[in-house]
Amino acid sequence: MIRSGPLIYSPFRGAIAQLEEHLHGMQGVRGSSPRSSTNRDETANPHPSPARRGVNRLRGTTVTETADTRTRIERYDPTAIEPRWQARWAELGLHETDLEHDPRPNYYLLTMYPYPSGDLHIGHWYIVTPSDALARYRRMHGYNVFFPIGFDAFGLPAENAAIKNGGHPFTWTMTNIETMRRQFRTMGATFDWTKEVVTADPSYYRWNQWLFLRFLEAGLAYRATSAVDWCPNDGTLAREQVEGADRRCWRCGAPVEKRDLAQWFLRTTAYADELLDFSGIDWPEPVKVMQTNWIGRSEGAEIDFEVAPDSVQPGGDRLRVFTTRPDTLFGATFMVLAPEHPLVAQLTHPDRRDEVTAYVERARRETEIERLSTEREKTGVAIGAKAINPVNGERIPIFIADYVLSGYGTGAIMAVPAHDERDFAFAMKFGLTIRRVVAAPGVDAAAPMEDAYVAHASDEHLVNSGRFDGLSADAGGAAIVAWLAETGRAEPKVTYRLRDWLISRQRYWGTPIPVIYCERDGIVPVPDDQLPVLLPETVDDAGSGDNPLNHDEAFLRVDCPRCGRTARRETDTMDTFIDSSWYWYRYLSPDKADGPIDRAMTDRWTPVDQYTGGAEHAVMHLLYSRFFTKAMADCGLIADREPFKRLFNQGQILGADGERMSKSRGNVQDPDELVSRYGADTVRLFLMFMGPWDQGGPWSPTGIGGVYRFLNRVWTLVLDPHGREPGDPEAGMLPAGQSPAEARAAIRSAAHRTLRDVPADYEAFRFNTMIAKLMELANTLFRYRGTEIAGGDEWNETIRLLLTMLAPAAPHISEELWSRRLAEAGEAWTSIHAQAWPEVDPAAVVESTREIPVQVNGKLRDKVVVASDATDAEIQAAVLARQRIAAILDGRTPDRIVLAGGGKLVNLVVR
RNA sequence: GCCGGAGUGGCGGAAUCGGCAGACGCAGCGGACUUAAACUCCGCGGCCCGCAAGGGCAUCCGGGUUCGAAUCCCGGCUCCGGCACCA
Repeated sequence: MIRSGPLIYSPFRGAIAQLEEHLHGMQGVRGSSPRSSTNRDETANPHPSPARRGVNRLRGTTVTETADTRTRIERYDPTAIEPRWQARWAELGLHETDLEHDPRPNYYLLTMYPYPSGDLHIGHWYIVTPSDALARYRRMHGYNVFFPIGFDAFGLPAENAAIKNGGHPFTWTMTNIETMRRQFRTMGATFDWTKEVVTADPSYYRWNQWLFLRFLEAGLAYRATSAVDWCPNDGTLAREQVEGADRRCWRCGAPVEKRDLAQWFLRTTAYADELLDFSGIDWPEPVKVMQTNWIGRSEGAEIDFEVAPDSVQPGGDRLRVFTTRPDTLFGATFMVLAPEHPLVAQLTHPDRRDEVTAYVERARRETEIERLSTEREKTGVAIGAKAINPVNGERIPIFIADYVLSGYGTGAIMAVPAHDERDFAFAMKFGLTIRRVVAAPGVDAAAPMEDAYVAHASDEHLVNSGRFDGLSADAGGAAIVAWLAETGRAEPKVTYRLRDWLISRQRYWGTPIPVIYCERDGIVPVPDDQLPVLLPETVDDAGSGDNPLNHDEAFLRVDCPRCGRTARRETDTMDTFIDSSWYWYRYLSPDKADGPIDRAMTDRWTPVDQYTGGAEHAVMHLLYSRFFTKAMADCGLIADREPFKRLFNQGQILGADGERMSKSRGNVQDPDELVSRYGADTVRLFLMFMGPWDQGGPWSPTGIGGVYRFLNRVWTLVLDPHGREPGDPEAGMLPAGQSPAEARAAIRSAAHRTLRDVPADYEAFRFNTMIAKLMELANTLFRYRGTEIAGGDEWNETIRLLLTMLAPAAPHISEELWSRRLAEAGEAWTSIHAQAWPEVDPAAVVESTREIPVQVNGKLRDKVVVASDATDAEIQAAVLARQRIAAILDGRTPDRIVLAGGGKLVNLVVR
């Protein structure tokens, strides 16, 4: 915490006591107590040791004397400067946003809140400090910026650490949070800590429960039996904790199995179509593509096949399939049901029963990796019944096979081996009929096929399809569906890959799902006035891997809110992605005790203007958040239907080995050493300078010295403009041929051209090129150090612009140098971070001449200097007057003279 | 396999409405300062030939469009991320 106040290392009991107070309008686990700071430092002068004296004494000194300059001017010492300014900013409450009364336009800047793993590594700096630069940049542009932070405090690591070390997840988590608050402070980040949110705090998670109950009322939450991912060592896993193509546990690497459990779901699929609509939000294209693919909308048709009557089956049962290729219906030569299909038992012929049962059992037991491997040979068994193909009346065999998934479409398919690779492989293995029904021009409809023909080109046509022969595939498919629809045997249908969100977790350290199971009343929601359902203080893990809530009688036993009889609580907790699906709304009113959000605040501040975070959350957090926003809107809680107007995905800093940073890999980079050696400003700047922010990359501190040198040069320029370097033979002299007036115009022009270009870089998150431009400006200025124009009006203006532009990225040194200049000028101190962004002087950026590159046949051969307002004819004349050009032309006349881009370049085309 | 993104000096990376390739920085080399070293400062710096002036070759590879291509088009290769029998 930046604010003073007691640090919280509370044991769990303390937090419960605090919760009691909190619910009565007091305070939560958030550390500050009370929020408004009292012990402010009354120091008027923010910089105790200005270097004014030294600077003045150096004015007008000789070269020989300045040989000592390097040792005489005060050194740039970030470790002395940075904590002082951090404390000062905190004292002044510079970053506490007035959410209600500030007249300036609002700007909500959000960065994904961290998991409190206990240590800020360089990756956290990479995520946070550029966002902070952006926050500061926006403030200088007159916005009332809200830049909050909090902690994603529920989750497995805390629980596992507690099991391993015998502590409590709460203690582990809160200790880590306290450490991280302290570490965050060293970045100089301008978070508004007074709005901090900690999701493991009952004052937060009670509203998870409240929202869940609203969703339940709205039919957006429901309970169903489903197969969940199960790791033999670690128990249940969230979907995102199952990694890679081979479906392994993220912690132990064991193959993940499925287990059938009664689970709670949120109806994300209800919003499938709306989630595909990204109009009105400015998000990176790759994220939109990933979400679109994840939702996986498929247009097609559902078609009913009747079960054929035989000695066992009465016939007439309908098997419904989903297909995207109704045009291939005449080629459907068998059917396949998922092993879990509900009609399997009923349709299986007694002679086949043993084999079918064995196959179903085996499919149940198999790990998902085995079952879903596309490499594996197709397996399946015939169930001994037949179905009737509705278009041609053929009796076709019915199989079960695990390549058909029960959770997608209807869990049954019509198999068209001629035009589907999977069906083709299955037909080859079981010797089934393969009939071509779609052919490209010139293809023999009767020829045997060696591979499935799956292309879907515009010039193909139907064959072997009765009266539909000759139609194009698209028209034929539509015609077949329309024909069957007349008798109710088919209908157009859209199917999605997206599933409903399974939120139940068999874990202790999460939000208890607020329902009660009563023998008489069934599922009974916990009444609002009995929220929150608190986690019990004592945890008895015993390393069983089972959820300890299952063994906590005090937690389990509860009176049914309806009938009063003894009932049983739900022991599953919520997926922690619930916590992160609405936290930015809570930031706006973190203490609100009578509801999750303050509608007046959300109306004023959301959607979030700019969200930044990693692309790894593309189809999890970012999709859930969109769902939550829409669901909350439909419950009448907020007006938004999208949470984040603009999204930027920063890249990820990898370990030096190119792998993801993690404690287990031992490749975590600790920024503390770099900070103590170079200062936070240098580390901030270096992370921004490394490359494009969305790129990330392996960590290497090589080159940080260059950024440090740059800041030192800025330091020198401000404190010692008249100093001369003995190593520079031209020190103190203007560039050859340049008058003082020209020199003054040159630095001013450089400053204003930089000022013209830098904002576009900030706006587009191109911090690397932004810093390069500031370096160029500093280099330009350095060339004039010690000359007669140093320290003049233009010089001072340039320094002012340089510091202002640098302030968002390197806030401490900018503030320090700014304050020293004010002190030297005898002016009252105001923070550089409260300055208005300067205006470009258009007159300063125009130049009287320009240099035009000259090509001959596309090769650069010469350059010519012309007046900047020269006409095309004048440019052409100047080019042809050049001796070098004449020599290259060697008497030839150019066939064509291209004056490109309004005279940006000249190209002479000859022969 | 499908879907996205990217390939530029020794290194990180600039330049993408087609118009001076290599900004800025690192490493390197030369010099100044210093008793010396470090720090700092100045300069050089894609590759090849040449004492130089200059010339040739260069943005993953091969074609194409254009006065002109890192940039646009076609075909390939490599790397990174996502998905994983979704009918």
